[in-house]
Amino acid sequence: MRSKSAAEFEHWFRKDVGRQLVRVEPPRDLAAKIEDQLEGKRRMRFDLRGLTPFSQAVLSKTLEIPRGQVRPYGWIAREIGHPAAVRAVGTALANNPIPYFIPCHRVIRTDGVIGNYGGGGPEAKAQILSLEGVQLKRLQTLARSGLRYEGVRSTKIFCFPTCYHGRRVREGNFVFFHDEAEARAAGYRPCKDCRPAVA
DNA sequence: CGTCGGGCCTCCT
DNA sequence: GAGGAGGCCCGAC
Repeated sequence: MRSKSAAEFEHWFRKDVGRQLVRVEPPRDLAAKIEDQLEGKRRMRFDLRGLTPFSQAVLSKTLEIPRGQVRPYGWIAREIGHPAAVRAVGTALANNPIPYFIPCHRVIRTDGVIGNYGGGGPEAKAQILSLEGVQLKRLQTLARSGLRYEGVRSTKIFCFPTCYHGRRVREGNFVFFHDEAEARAAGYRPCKDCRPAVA
């Protein structure tokens, strides 16, 4: 079930876009497009040139996070070449001109906490992630134990817990790690898709 | 657990 | 312009 109707999203979307330096195209059939976007069938195109290069990089990178998955703020920072600018990433996402469409809700804290969210608070963020299929319970359980990565015994590859490579793995075939060093020490290498660490 | 300071990009004096 | 405050954070105590 869905927390908001497409009509509600459309209203919010128009309001939000209206005060930002961002163009979205095309504006026609917006309700249908929002519907598709929510279903994961479509990826709209955005013109983000009104934003700073840093913000553009953050938002573009955020677009790469697949539906049903999450990444930490620090991952964005590292991926765009500003590994120390973690907090600035949060600032850039807080100013995300197109929430939902640029899925800043898929960026959560390294320690597993859901993190803050402008469009309705952490509760809304959690709700959206659930709709997208993220196993929040499992994520939080791991996080509470300080386990950030999951490795697959057969492949000796470690991933972020929501990486799709683990989608068919039986829970018993996972091995969990606190950090990169621990994973490597166990003979695991980082996944090339979710990139939990630099190869 | 909590708190602290580092770090860094933006925006606003 | 320079300077400071603050923000969807992070790691270490």
